[in-house]
Amino acid sequence: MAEKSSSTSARGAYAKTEQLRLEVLDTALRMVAESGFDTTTLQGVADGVGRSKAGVLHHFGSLDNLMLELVKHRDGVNRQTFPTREGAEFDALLELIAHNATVPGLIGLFSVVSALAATDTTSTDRREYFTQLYERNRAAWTQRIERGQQDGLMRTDLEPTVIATLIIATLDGLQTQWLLDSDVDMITPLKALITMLAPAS
Amino acid sequence: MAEKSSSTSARGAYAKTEQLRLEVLDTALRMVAESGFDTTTLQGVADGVGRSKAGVLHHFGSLDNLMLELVKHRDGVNRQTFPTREGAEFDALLELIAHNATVPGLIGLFSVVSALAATDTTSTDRREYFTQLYERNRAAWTQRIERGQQDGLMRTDLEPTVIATLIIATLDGLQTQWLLDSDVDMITPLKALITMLAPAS
Amino acid sequence: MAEKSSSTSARGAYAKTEQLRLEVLDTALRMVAESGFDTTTLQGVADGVGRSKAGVLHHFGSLDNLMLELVKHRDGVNRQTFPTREGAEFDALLELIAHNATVPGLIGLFSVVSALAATDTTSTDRREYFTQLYERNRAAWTQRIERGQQDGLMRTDLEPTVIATLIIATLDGLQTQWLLDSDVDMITPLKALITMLAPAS
Amino acid sequence: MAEKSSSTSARGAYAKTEQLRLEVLDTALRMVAESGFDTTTLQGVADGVGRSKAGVLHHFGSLDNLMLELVKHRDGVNRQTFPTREGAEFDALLELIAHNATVPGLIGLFSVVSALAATDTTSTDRREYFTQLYERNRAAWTQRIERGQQDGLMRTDLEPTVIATLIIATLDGLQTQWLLDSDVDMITPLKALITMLAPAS
DNA sequence: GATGAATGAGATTTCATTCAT
DNA sequence: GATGAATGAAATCTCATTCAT
Repeated sequence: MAEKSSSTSARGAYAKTEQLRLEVLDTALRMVAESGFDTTTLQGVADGVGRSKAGVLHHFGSLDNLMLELVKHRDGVNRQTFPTREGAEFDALLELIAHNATVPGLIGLFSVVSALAATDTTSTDRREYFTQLYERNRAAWTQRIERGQQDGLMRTDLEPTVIATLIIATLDGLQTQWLLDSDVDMITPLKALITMLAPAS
Repeated sequence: MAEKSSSTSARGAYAKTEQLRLEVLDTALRMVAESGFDTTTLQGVADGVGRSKAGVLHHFGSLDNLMLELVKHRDGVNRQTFPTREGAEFDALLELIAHNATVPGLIGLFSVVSALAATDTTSTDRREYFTQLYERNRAAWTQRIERGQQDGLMRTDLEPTVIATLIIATLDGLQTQWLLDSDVDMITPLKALITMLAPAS
Repeated sequence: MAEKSSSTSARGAYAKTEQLRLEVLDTALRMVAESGFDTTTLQGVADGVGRSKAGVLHHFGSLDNLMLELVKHRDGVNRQTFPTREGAEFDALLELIAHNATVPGLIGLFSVVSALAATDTTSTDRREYFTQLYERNRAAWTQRIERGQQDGLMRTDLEPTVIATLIIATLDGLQTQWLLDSDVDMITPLKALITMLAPAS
Repeated sequence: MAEKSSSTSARGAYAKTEQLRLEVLDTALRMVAESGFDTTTLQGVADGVGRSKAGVLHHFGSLDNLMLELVKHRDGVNRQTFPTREGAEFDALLELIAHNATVPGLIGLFSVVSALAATDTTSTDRREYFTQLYERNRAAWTQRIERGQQDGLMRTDLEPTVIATLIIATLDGLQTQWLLDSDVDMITPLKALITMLAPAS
């Protein structure tokens, strides 16, 4: 129950369900990537997997939730593909952002869903997920920064939390600009930030 | 003719039109701020200004466009309220972000509309507006950075464009985090960035 | 399956559907009768049955079609209530027209919808229904006239088809006049026609 | 003032107005004839005469009224073209119906507008026009029948008013059938009626 | 008189979601 | 689990009409 879709639970009917879930997520992602978030409809997704709308909703509850699940799912995949490497966090960061640049649809989806979540005054589900996701990310980066400062790899005149917040903000902000104009280079500014974070002398 | 709604063009029917446009924008903004982007409906806005849906659409074409116009409008207002002050750009920046922290609805609207624009593969209007907005902003900041470097107020080991991109990214990214959790402090990280941009010695 | 709504097919969801359809038709008819064809709106009908406009449209496709269905439905009802009685066709005819005089709304609806259908050069549905309805009616009356002539109950110097066309025309025309002025007597002229159709001597 | 458009008032601006009115009526009739009553829009008519919608309305008040004026206008034209010829009324009638068969658009328009008028419970204008038109027609035919009976040209066992009503009803009814199916012959049934109206001999 | 802008009324389409099978 | 039917919410479009110039 900890993780719904991971590991080994591939027996009988469950396998089929899981397979359908993945198929739906794949299809939805492709559609968002190809034609945008707005134009991706439940009917379209249902058609794409050869099921009825009700069939899809049976597994995801609502379209909004499907989109959220999609974000969660890809987050899980990313986490596995780009595990944090102690002492080489910045390299991992650059790799992640280079990877992201190959999946604009996904980045776009993330930015829309998180923006919608952030402005959503009612439904807590969506909002809470993102709030906690960012909290976790900030905590994780704060830890890394602390270690970096202790190891003399990073300037020490700034609070670790502050730097963590800054790094995450930069990441998001660069992707926003890149989504609007893929000519915008994300790597160089990110490297610039890393440079500035190096110890003083 | 340069500016549609500014200054003196308030004759006859146009005066009323302009007044209605502003009223609609105000109402829509209030609603987005109060209940979120998703839950703001055309009917609601129309009711809010005591007009029919068609009446509102006559002036804005579509709800999506109304939202875009709202963003544009507030951008214009902001530009007037926080004019760039030569040599004190960073102060103006801090003021702007402090001001933004008082209007979460507006920031949220901006982030949703720009995210939707960025993922919208069809309709060019919306997308183009944001692409150009960011382009202009980058160009403006690039100039300021250049001047700052020439005046010895800023480190010179990084390209002005790169710094410009970085500053804008940071701004956007900080707001994203703040929208999700208003406890997140935007000022300190921004100051940290400014600190790091100071000349080496 | 021969008839959609008759007899026994009242299982599950379909029972409800059929009931709603009838409720809508009833409501629409009442409205047309009370305030005329022009002023009967989809919203009004929807409100009348406590449903949304879309709910009503789901069952009828369009308001125009609802009106057509209404005409069809009443035609079916009439056919059952006033079955043709062999050898007493003229009596049945007089009864029918006497009955019609009690439901001006329905007669008015018929005349408007058929007139619109007749002038509608595009949509075939509506037009075709009326074309065939009249064709069927002419055929039925032609047969009756033939029999009447064979039985020596009717003058034989005129073609049965011609008489059939004439009878139907008279019926429609009398109703037109009566709709505009309910003082106009439909019965006497109709009886006059019947008199003239009697055998010569 | 007795007649708005007749006679000689063709001085200056009035001439222009009158010309425009006729142009509008012509255009509207052509459109109704070509694509039906439903699909004829004010915009279409305005475009057809190269004027604005408001321009057209200035002269006709409303689209409904324009249609009514069209019917009136054509009635006036017909009255001039087919004046009643004493003693040859039935010949004139046959000629009129033969003529009508060449202008289906006009007949269709008449039937729609009169049907709408008849079902219109509010606006008196339209309704009243038709009520009076039919009253006048019945009165005129009643007179003719009376004379015919006195002259021994017509059977005397039926009331003149009843026959008048019957003739007009037949005319309308035949046109209804013919509009739906132009193969329907209007002449023969009408002749049949005339035959039946002949004196017993 | 004539026009374009403003406006409302209404129909229809598009969707997501719920319900009954 | 899965589906089609039912349904409502909302956007949008089409018109006629009114208003201000």
